[in-house]
Amino acid sequence: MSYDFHSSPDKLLNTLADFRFELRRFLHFSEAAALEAGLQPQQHQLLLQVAGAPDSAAVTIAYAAARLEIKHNSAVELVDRSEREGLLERTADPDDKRRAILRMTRKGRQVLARLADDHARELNEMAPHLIGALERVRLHAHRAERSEAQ
Amino acid sequence: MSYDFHSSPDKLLNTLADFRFELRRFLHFSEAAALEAGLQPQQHQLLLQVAGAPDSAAVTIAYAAARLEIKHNSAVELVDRSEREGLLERTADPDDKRRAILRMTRKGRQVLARLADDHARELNEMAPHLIGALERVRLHAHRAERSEAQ
DNA sequence: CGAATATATATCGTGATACGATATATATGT
DNA sequence: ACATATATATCGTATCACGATATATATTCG
Repeated sequence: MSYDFHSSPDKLLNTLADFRFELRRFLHFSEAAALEAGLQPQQHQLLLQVAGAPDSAAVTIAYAAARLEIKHNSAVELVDRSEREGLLERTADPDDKRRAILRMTRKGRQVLARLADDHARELNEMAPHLIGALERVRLHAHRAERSEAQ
Repeated sequence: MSYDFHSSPDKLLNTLADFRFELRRFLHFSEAAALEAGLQPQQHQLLLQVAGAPDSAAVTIAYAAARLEIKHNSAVELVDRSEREGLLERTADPDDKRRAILRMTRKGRQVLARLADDHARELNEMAPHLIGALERVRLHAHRAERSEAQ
């Protein structure tokens, strides 16, 4: 039951640490960009998932919660705050009156469009680092996988 | 000064949304794994950066803050909580008595080793999705870059 | 049909965490 | 030695996610 079998635990930790560092650099950039644009970071994520949903999706509270990987009640609160600031609106779903359909306001769309451009540019630069760090993790991961498989 | 020049804003939003969804899936896995192992998610990240630091690094509060992209005082508090739970220790740096050197405890190393294995395995599965989403962003990013360059 | 159950959203109290402002101790430069 | 810089620490505040719970609407099925 030991976890000492894979060949280089120190290197795995170092590689994972580097990957998380790269990830945090991106997330920190994103959080700072959102705040600078006048949004809380989670509001930015909410708007992105609402505006970036495929046409086929019913963009409800539950949809937002699923895409943000948060609980329904957390999504309700996030929508409350965002609606209060005029970033999006709830409209009742005529087909199912339990549901609240989320729609962007003009203001929400404008703020988001600018953030999206900034993020695309930043990701264009950071992607190689992120991908590289990920691929280095995979080399170690592959070893761990094999040693664990009985 | 408009942001309407790049060729497909809707697709960019959709692509960015998918990338952030994949990212959140990984982060949610990581948070849940940490909590299940008895750590707060940020404590896990602290331990990872301490244990995964290169030998050449002086692992101080400032180092941790830099690697986690948080402010020094936030790192102090995170170390306080983690030390209280016996996951790591502060030891005074004899060369510079202002500094606190962070060292893992046996308990900290054990918990982290297990989490590292779990993460390596999970990343081995998620990496293709993350990389794919990132590369799709880059296609759009490239267009945005060109249209913005005067 | 109508009662039981399921689903979608909402409310409230709590806890973890990051931050700014500030404080203290130690180093460094002149 | 003194002024300034650096490293860590403390405190009050705000945000956010959560569990537990509540309410309204849909669905199931006896």
